[in-house]
Amino acid sequence: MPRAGLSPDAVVDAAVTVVDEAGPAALTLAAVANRAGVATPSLYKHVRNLAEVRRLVTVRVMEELTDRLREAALGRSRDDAVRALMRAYRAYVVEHPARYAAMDQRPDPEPRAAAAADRLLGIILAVLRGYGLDGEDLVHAARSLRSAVHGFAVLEAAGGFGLPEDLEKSYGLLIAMVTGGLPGPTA
Amino acid sequence: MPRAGLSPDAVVDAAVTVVDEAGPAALTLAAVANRAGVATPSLYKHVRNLAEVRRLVTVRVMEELTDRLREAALGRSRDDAVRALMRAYRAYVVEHPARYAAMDQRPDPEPRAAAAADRLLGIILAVLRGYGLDGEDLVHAARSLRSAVHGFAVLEAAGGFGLPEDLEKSYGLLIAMVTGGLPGPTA
DNA sequence: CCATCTTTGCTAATGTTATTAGCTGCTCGG
DNA sequence: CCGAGCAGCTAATAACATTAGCAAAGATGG
Repeated sequence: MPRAGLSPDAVVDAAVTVVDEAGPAALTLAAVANRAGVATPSLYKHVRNLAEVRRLVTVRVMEELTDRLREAALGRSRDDAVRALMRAYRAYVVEHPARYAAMDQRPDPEPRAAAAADRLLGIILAVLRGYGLDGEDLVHAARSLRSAVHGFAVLEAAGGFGLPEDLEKSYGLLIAMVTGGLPGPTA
Repeated sequence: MPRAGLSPDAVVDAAVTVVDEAGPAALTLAAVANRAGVATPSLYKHVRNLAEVRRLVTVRVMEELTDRLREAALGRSRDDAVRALMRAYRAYVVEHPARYAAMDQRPDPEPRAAAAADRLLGIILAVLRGYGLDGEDLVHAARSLRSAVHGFAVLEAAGGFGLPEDLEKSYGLLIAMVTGGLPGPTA
């Protein structure tokens, strides 16, 4: 039998495709194996188990998101940077709602996962430091920003907002709330 | 054999207990049946399937949350009401993190579920109408409030915030962001 | 108080999935 | 060209959801 030339990355590729096409609940090893053109047990040569596939998908999403946010924030600062960050975040979620929903928010002690989460958080912290925030205030600001952005993302990705109109405007208000609550130029 | 005297409500009670004790992922019919002191297939006399159990748990959580929010907002208005609402929301999540995480945000066409979601949303809308908001502005404000509150709730319930200190203060900042973005007394 | 009818709970059986064990034949380094 | 290791396979086990069909508990009507 010709080898399929699988690799951990290829398994994650297949997993992400399954999620995109059929939603996070459809992420089973059977579905991934099928997508990869391989029998289910063969996956175990490349990943430890289903939990690891989920973890790797989360890492993948975090990395993609990190790249988008880094690019969006580049060359901007303060409210301008926050706006760009928040819009880039939502743009990613709108493009890949299922993928975002498949991301596990639970802190994962596994090194790769922890590092990916740190890098993602790092972008947010860097932007917020542009307001002169540090120490405890920086933590509070980062948590608030994450909450707003993630809350909207989860609700939108889950179709939790009844009326599909003006989501753009709703998000604009949320952005204004966040920037309005961060230290102003006079503070 | 003596009958167990089960009922749909009793099944949901068992399901909620399972979730509280072992997390949303542990919500299986086997676990619920075990908790209820009954064989797994017996549950099908009271609920259609696992999906319905999940739906009923969601409805239960929404109802509990609705009661809390209604009570919190009673006799208050504007920023005072929003603060009370947001604090009551978080208090519930802190008390029952797994239960909150088990709640499905996906809009459910099933009448009971839709009604529960409507009642919950109704409280938020009522509070926001106190700002003189209506029509489209009301929708934007409600979405922003929901995003903030739900985002913080999800992250906290999932243990997504690294440092467990000052969560109270972080939430205070988020509350300030929300109230600051709603029409002020002069608007 | 008995006969019956409905309902509730049970056991048995099927299908899906995750996971492990053990086999076989590519494929590459020597 | 050859052996070692690795990738993929089939077979087997266990947990779970779900369905079918049986049996007894409890209500109901005479």
